[in-house]
Amino acid sequence: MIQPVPSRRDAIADDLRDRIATGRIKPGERLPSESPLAAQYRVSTPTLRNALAVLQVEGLVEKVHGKGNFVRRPLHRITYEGGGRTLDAQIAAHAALRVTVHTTRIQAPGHLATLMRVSIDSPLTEFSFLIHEDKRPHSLARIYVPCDLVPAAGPCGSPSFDGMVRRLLELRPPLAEVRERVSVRLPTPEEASTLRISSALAVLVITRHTADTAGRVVEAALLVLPGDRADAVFTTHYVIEERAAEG
Amino acid sequence: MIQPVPSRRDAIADDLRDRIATGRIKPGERLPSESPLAAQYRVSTPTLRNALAVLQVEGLVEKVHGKGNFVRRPLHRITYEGGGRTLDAQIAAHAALRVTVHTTRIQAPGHLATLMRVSIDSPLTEFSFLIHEDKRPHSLARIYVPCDLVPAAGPCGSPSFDGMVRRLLELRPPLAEVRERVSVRLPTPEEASTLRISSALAVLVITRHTADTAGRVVEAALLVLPGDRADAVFTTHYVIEERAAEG
DNA sequence: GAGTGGTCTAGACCACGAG
DNA sequence: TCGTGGTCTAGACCACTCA
Repeated sequence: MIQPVPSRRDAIADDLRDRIATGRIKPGERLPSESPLAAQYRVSTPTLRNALAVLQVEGLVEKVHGKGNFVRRPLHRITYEGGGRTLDAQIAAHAALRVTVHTTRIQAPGHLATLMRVSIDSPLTEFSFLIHEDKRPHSLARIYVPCDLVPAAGPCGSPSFDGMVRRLLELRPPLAEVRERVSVRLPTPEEASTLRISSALAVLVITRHTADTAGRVVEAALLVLPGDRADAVFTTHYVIEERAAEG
Repeated sequence: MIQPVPSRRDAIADDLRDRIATGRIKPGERLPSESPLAAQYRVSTPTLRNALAVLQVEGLVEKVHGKGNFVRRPLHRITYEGGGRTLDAQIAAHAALRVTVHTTRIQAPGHLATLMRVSIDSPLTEFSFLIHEDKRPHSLARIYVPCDLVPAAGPCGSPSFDGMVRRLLELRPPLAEVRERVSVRLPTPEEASTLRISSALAVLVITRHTADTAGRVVEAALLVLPGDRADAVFTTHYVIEERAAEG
C-alpha cells in the first residue's frame, strides 16, 4: 500500500536493528567494517552507509571516524522533573552522574536578555554544566543568574553553585513562578560532538526561568538532552481548588 | 578545527537556506528540479539530493515525489499549554484550527492498559483528532477515556467529545492530578504522511493522563506534534507555600 | 602505513504525478 | 507520455586513528 518496493537500505537497517535488539550484536561491540558488510548484503557502500545512517539517527549506532561503527550502549533514560525542582535536586537524585561546572561572568546577549527581562549586556553569571554518566556524556545545562544574586567568591575562586541555589531559596521577595518550555531541534555541531550524538539526532531543549513575586527573573536555564533517551515529566495537582472547597 | 574541508553538501544547503531565509525563494515556491540544480552547483545529483535532505530534516523543504521540492510555508508555531488545560481549551484558543474527530470503541492494548492502570482489553473510547490549520495538517491527538465515563450516544451516532469533557469536569471523585510526559522520537510512517513531514523530522510526543482523587485514571491523551514548530509550556506557581506562610 | 569511515561522481533504472 | 523525484551502483579520493 505504502511502499511496494521496500528499499535495500531499509531492509538492511531492519536486519541490523533486529540483530542489535536480539543481542546477536552486543552493546559496545564494533560492527564489521563497511566494505565487508556491503559485500555481505550485496550492496554498494553508499547503500550500506545509508542503512547505517538510519540506525544512527535512531541512536542505535555510533560512527567513529577511523575506528568503526559501534552499537551504542543503552544509557539510562534521562527524566527531567519539571515544576520547580532545581537542577541541584536533579543531580542529587542520580548518584551515578558526574558533573563538571564552569563558571563565567558574561554580559547578557539578546536572547538571554529577553528571556530574563533584563537590559542587554547586563552582567550575568553563567554556570555551565557537562553531565556524565559512567564516563559517557549525558546532558548539557547552562544556568544564568544575575550577578548580584551570586555570592561573591574568594580571590580567583569561582562562585559556588550550591551557594547560589541556597541564596535563591532564601530570597526576600520569594520565588513565585517557574516557567518551562520544551522544544525540539537539531543539535549544534558543538552539542553533537560534546554529547557524542549524531548531528541528525534531535535534542530535547528545556528553557526554564524562575521569577520572584515581584516578577523579576532570578534564574534562567537552558538544558540540552539527547532526544533518543530523554523525557520531561510535569505533574500538576488540583490541590488548590480542593483546599478552597474544603476550607 | 572541526571540519577544515566543508562538504559541498553543506555549502549547498547553506546557500539554499540563505536564499530561503532572505526570501529570494518564497514560501510555497517550487525549487528548480534536481538535475538543473545539480548542474548549477556543479555537483552530481546524489550530492544535490543530500543537500536537500539537510533542509528537509530542518523542515524548510518539502519533497513531493513526481512534483518537485517546495519551500515549506512557515506555519504558526504550536504551543501546548501543560498543566490541566484540556485539549478542548487548546482548540478553542485557536479559531483558525479545523478539527476532525473520529470516535471508536477499543479494547485497551498493553501500553494503554499500563498508562491508564486498567486491565488489558478493558473497554475504552478513543477520540482521534486530526487538526488542520488552513488546510495543512498541524497535529494529531488521540484521547482515551474508559467507556463508562462517556455519555451514551444516540443510535448509530458517536459519543460527543464535548459531552465527555463536561462529564469529566463534574466527576464525583474530583480530578486530582495531571501528569504529562514530553519526549521526542521519529514519526511512524503513518504520522509522517498524515502530518506531511519528512520521516526524518522528529516529533514532539506528549503523553498525558489525568487521575481523580481516588487514583483512577479517567483520561489519557497521546499528542503528536511536528518537532520543527511545536513547544510545550508548563507554568508552576509557588502559591501554595505562600498561602501557607500568609495564613 | 594499514585500515577505517567520509564524500563525491556519472550514470542507470524505477516510481509517482499530471496531462 | 513526460518530467519529476527515489534508489542504487562501482569506484575514486580524502581524512582520521592507531600501531
